[in-house]
Amino acid sequence: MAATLRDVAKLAGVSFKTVSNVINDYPHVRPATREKVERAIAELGYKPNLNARSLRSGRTDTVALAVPELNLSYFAELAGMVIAAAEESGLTVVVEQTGGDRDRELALLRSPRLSMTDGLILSPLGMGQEDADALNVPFPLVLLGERTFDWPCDHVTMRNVEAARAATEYLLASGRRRIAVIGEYEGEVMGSARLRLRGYREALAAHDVPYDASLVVRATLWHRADGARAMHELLDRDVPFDAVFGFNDTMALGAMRVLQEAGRRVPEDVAVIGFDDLDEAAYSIPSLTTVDPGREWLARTALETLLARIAEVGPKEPPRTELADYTIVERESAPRN
Amino acid sequence: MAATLRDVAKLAGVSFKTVSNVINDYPHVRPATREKVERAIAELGYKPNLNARSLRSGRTDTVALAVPELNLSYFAELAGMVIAAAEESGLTVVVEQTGGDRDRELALLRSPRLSMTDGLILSPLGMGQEDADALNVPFPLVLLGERTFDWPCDHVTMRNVEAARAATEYLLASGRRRIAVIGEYEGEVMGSARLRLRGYREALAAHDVPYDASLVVRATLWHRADGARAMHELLDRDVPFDAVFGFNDTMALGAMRVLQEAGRRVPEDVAVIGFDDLDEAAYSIPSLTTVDPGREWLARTALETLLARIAEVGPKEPPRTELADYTIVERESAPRN
DNA sequence: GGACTGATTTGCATCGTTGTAGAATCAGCG
DNA sequence: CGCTGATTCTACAACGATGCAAATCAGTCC
Repeated sequence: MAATLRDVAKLAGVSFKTVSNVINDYPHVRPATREKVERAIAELGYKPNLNARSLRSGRTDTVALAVPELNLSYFAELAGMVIAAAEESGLTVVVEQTGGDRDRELALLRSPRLSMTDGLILSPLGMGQEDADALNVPFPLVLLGERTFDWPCDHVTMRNVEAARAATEYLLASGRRRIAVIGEYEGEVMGSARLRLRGYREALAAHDVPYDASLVVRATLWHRADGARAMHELLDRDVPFDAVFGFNDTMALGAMRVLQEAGRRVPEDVAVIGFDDLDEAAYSIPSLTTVDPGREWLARTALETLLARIAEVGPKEPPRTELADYTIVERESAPRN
Repeated sequence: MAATLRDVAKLAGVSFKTVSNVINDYPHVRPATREKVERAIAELGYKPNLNARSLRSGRTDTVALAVPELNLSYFAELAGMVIAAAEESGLTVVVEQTGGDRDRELALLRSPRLSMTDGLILSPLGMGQEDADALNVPFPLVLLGERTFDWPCDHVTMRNVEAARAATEYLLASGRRRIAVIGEYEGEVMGSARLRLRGYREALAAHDVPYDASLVVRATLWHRADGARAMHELLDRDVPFDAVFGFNDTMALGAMRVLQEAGRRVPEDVAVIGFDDLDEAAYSIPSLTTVDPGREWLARTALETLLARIAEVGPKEPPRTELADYTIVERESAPRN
């Protein structure tokens, strides 16, 4: 069995409460006592039982992070950033995968597993505005990555509409007029797909380019294979297009692959722009022009916001919305002109 | 405050222990009582405090998973698989990143954070045989992904040597003779780099192809950029080569990118083979021939082995070694002939 | 020397749960 | 109607830590 406070106390010849005081840096401990206790701790290899500490103190120093799946590089990289930031604050992170499924997201919000954590950072995909009530939870909760409205919790998100509009305008500025879109998803109400589509349409409207629904291809999970499938579908439709806006990099890369197989040159025949600025976007052939939605900032800010909420005492502040700045990263798949 | 057993008990008009009995499916509870209690539970939205339960029972139903970083797709996908498998067993997973750093790996093994978990699955990169003692820990521990020898804990691993040998022989069989290698790393003693290099050399030896150190390029972290950098270095050396074996897919993809920039055609001038069978290997241009080391099996088996160890009572079984089967996935970057 | 003061140390209750053991209840039976 | 043995429920003591308040200690001052 692992050593406890009492074992250490016995060895050091003090009360177990004194050992606790030493561990918690209680100021009034005589140096000699402290040293004696520390020696005993070292000798027994004592480590505090964090479960017991949590039970007593109410703090677990653990947060939960729920993403659709780690299979998606965007979420994997995001999770990595959140975990790294948490580590800096001495926090542990439990990672949950929801599959982007509404029911699993809702189930997670009600799960007793969260009683092991101080709060949750949730990247919702399946939930819609009608689920706002479910977000009224008795623990700190931060939504990460979705722009929403009257939701009763903090959210840290990106400028989906503006960034998508900027991406589209970037393509328009380089002379493209038939811009296909991959990743539309009518199932969701206010998620990224809808918002990015809105940005796309705003850009078209601002430049008097007609919106053509036959250029819009649906994709739900935003995997690489979904991008490939969507591009096949687009090619099958046999409508002309000179650019593609993938709602994430992963799909854009899958689509680019299919485009090239079909003999279209990128960017000469078709310019391709993605969204996310994944690591690998810089290394594809051609490298992928994309939107950096400010991921690092998102990860850090989500954690900071959650920690602030956890530390909060007294009456609760109203929910906050934090918006990251985006930038367009120009690479080969869509040169500026 | 969240409801406790006592609150439920008061509402239901029974002792709090009876509520506990209901929750734990203790058989001798009258149906009427059970129903009364269940109604009270529902009314109060009672959820058990898992910390208290863990303190009392000694089980946390949480396991820790430590990987170098989620930034590396291989580990992200592996982590996703482990988490999904754990979810099926009702377990929560804490994810830690070690950066592949020996000190951080060792620190983790000594961390009190693990007292919140029932056991650890560790993907070590930095540790060497000299750290075997550190693996003698008082909790269930499974090493994932490294082939090691007399280490005092279970390990679930891949056939690094055989698979690397098979990959090399695949290239040899297709007529290549000057096969470069990316990812050698002399710093590690018995990790994947060394083992894959051994497989490579065995294959060369078996086919009377001389080993040429100038074809071997070092890379430590196995990121995409490391692969790109290694390929630049190789090109700078100005030695002839007709194939490249990347010790992981990520580097192979980074290297392939640089190769193509440099005007070498893949596979005509240079065949490329990777290792891991990442999702994206199927979608690069050209698609990447690679070795599937049996990842899904590795993830599931690592978890199963850990769970078996956790469930173990009485004297401990000797450490087990589980070996996954590999397969070579033929794609465009290195056709069979 | 004894009261007073502030610095150290300690004891006890408590967090919310489960295990053990025993008490209360009940049906069946002589 | 009391006895018996099974069923059902309850009381109490942990698990290992922390917070509070009280106890002890070492000096200081009169």
